[in-house]
Amino acid sequence: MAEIICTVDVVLLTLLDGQLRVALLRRDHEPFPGVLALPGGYIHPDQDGDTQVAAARVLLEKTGIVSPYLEQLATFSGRGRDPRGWSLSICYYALVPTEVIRLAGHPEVVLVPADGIAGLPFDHQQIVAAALERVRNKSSYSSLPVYLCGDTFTLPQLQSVYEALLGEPVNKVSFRRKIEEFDILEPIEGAMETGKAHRPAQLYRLKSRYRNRLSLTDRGLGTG
Amino acid sequence: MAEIICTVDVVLLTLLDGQLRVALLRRDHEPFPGVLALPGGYIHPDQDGDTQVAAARVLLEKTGIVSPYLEQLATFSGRGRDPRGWSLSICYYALVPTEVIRLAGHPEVVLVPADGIAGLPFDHQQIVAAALERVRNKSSYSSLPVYLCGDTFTLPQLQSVYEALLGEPVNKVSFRRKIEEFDILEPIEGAMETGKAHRPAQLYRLKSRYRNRLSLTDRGLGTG
DNA sequence: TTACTTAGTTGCAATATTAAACAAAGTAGC
DNA sequence: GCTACTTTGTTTAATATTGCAACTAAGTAA
Repeated sequence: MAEIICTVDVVLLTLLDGQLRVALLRRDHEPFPGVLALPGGYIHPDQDGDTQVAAARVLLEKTGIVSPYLEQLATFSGRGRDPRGWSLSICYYALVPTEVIRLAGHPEVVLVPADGIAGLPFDHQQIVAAALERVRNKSSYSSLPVYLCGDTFTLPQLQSVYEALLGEPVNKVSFRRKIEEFDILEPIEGAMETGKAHRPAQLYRLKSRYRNRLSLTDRGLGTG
Repeated sequence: MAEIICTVDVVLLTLLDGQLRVALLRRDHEPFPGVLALPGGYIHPDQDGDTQVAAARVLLEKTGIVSPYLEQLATFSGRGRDPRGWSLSICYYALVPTEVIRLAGHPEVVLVPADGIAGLPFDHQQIVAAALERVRNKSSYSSLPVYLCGDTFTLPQLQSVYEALLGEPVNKVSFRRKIEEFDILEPIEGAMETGKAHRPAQLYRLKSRYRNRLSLTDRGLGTG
């Protein structure tokens, strides 16, 4: 019986210049050496507890990042996707603020606009498309986008993150109502966004029970 | 490097006596011979185009069923789940009307109530739980439950399927409005449900473009 | 023929969502 | 220091959606 190649791949997403971007790396091995691709690698049964751990390990090794949000996306498989043979990749996606990528100190990480991405090896384009669909879909009913913000942020900032993801303006009152009912944010006592020539905005952060969690319920934070 | 055991498992769901049930089979091999478990099996890279095809094949071989709806659920993995070693199972779920199971002619298929299921080997209990969560969640906004109905059905019948899945009564008017806006059903000209001591109900069927599809968009039929 | 039961529709009340207007709180320019 | 300007955050009004209850329709049973 033929061998099955078992790998994990991670779609690491971030928001830069109001644009959703995917973190890519130049491959240093065959196949497709030198080509930009998703961070990925073989599962190591001897060291990985499961594929989620494998994905976190691969992400850390290749980008230096530990993402609080890392969720399984889907498994892609088949004969055609890898020239080495019948393969299978359990794919995950992660959301982090851009600072996290910058501070991870891996300058070889390239942030490519997620929409209209092309030229990726294997079936990475499909994988990215699936991740985008999932993230945008979840953004329409959950608190997922907070993972693209830093530790503290204002509601207008968070709103603009939602708008960037959904690609359309969202109603201010409805937005605030929704966030309120998710009940995941708390205002930081007395902390305001300063320096702007207008009324300062309240700074918020995730409530403590939602911070630093490594993998959450399938429906994301909040009530979903 | 240790070997990875690659399998597929299928959570085949149906509605019997107003109860959601899972199709199980007694295992005939080690490990857990004689124990009721999900239909599953090894991926055959030489004959399976991908894992979806493998799942369809396994389902057909073990139950005689070809399910129009077969969707990837998630991949379960790790060292602990299979006594033979580090394993990984790409899991799918399928919905069929009970007649399809009966007509498939595999009397060894056992239909066990899905809620409170226990005593399953491997991590099959978690897999079933994940499938139930997915199906119930999707039922709340999509047309997924139509796959539990036969070729033709009345709106009150479909409504009771939704109610069985969601575990609560649904408003008749809202239900009909929602189905209308999915725009996936058509009344069968002049065909009524007869024999009952009350006004006969109109029979409906899926519009042709939604029939016999083997795998659909991630969000199910209709607008979702 | 009358009673009964469920199918399917209609109108209205309750609720939720969106839009518009307003008040609050800062900086910038003169 | 006063005025203009800008964005935050809230309040109020308009609109849309949902859910209930009543009603009509169409069959069988007695």
